[in-house]
Amino acid sequence: MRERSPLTVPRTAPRRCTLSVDVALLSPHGKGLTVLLTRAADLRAKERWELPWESPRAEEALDDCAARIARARLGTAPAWMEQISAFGDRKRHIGGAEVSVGFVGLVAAGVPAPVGGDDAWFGVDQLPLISPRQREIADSAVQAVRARLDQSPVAFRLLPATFTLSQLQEIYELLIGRRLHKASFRRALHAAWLVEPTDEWRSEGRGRPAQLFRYAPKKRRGGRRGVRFELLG
Amino acid sequence: MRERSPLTVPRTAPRRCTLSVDVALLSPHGKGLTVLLTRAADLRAKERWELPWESPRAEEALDDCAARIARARLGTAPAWMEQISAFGDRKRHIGGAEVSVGFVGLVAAGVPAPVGGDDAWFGVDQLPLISPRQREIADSAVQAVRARLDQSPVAFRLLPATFTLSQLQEIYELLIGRRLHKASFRRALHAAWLVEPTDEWRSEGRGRPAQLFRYAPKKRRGGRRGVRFELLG
DNA sequence: GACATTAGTAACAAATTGTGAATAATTCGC
DNA sequence: GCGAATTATTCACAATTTGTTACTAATGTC
Repeated sequence: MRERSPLTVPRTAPRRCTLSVDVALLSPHGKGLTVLLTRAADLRAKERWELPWESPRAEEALDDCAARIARARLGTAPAWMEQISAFGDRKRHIGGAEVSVGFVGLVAAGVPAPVGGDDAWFGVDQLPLISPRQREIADSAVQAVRARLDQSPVAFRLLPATFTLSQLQEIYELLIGRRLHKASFRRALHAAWLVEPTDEWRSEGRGRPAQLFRYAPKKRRGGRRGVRFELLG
Repeated sequence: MRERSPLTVPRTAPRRCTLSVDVALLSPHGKGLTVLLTRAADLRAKERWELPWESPRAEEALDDCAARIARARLGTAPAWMEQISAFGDRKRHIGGAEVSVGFVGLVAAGVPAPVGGDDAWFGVDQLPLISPRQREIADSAVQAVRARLDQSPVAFRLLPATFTLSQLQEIYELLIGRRLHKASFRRALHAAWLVEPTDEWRSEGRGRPAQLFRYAPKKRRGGRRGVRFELLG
């Protein structure tokens, strides 16, 4: 039936490749983002630090594997996590994996990594030496968050159930990596029907008290467009 | 030094997993998109058709593997190709791969699949039965193209070096999946400095001849925003 | 009470987008 | 040749969105 080139391997049995799942956990710290690194387990490796990684177990889904890796470091699930992509160029992975599937997770500020003293948060612009493959994953992680930011309510996951609009704006500024204009930000937020006010107010030291809001997305009326927070000057 | 849970496998050797690279080749046909399927090689499989797939060879990068798979079907490289993501949920893959890395490729209209008679183009809304994993990849492929459309000059790859603006608009409409307004489309195109006119004109049967343009992106002046073709009504 | 500080809004200019219609250059039918 | 049909290109203007400044409000500090 099928004419098959003699060079083509029959495709009934996929080859086995060494596979890792690597997780870049990002967390706000001050005005910037930090990423969680762990002391390298392989003492022969040139690098002293690595992104947390494991191989998926038999029958384990990639998402579940990433969640397990994150939980092992944090003791709890990250506020949000998503796959970045598969990395299978020839860049070296610290564990020698031929292919690595990268994930980004977001962790609310101030959650310390509780497991042992081998984990530390590094500013995304001040990473120590890590293997080239993991470096690429870490860099892609920040871009991935920014790309998803106006599609999915990522930012709200980093805040408590009720929050002030200033807090929300700070989170967005941190994730996008630049300042936003207050009036525009609020107008866009209002237009997108993402939040609703509660009747509580919080006063934090000086200045006028701020109203607390909660995340309460309304169904998009008439298929209106989403809000592109990235563009708000 | 490191306290290690007895449950944790030492992470110096990633496990081997069965891995496939699956390619969804998309091509315009009439007013819609079609995807290339191949007759299933595994005659025991429930499905008669499959997306072209292979396993990466030793040392082969994922991108290169995808390119090889595409070339084997088309005889030539697709106009554009990009990774979608890794698929490693428990959905069944026709080859039984634990993890599949999906790619989308775009192929100019009218390029037939030259290798044998075992390949066929199916409308993306009229796919025959394929394995659940591949079905997910095929569906993601269309979304991936749409998502990249206003970031990267995908559409130009499906046209010859010079083209009319009506041709270009048709491609965009096809990829986005809905009609665009003529004047808005041209205005946005102009604002983005993506094309420049040649001094040639083409008359195709009836109607006024159209000026030919070429793809000639100018450097973005002052960091202007890209054009969101998806939004043009 | 004057003032610094933070929150929330109003108002208006500037830019972008949505839309219909005018104008241009061709072929086709007669 | 002439008018209708067809396709291309541009214009014009309304509607909406965005950028910005400034104003009002409520609080703590001195």
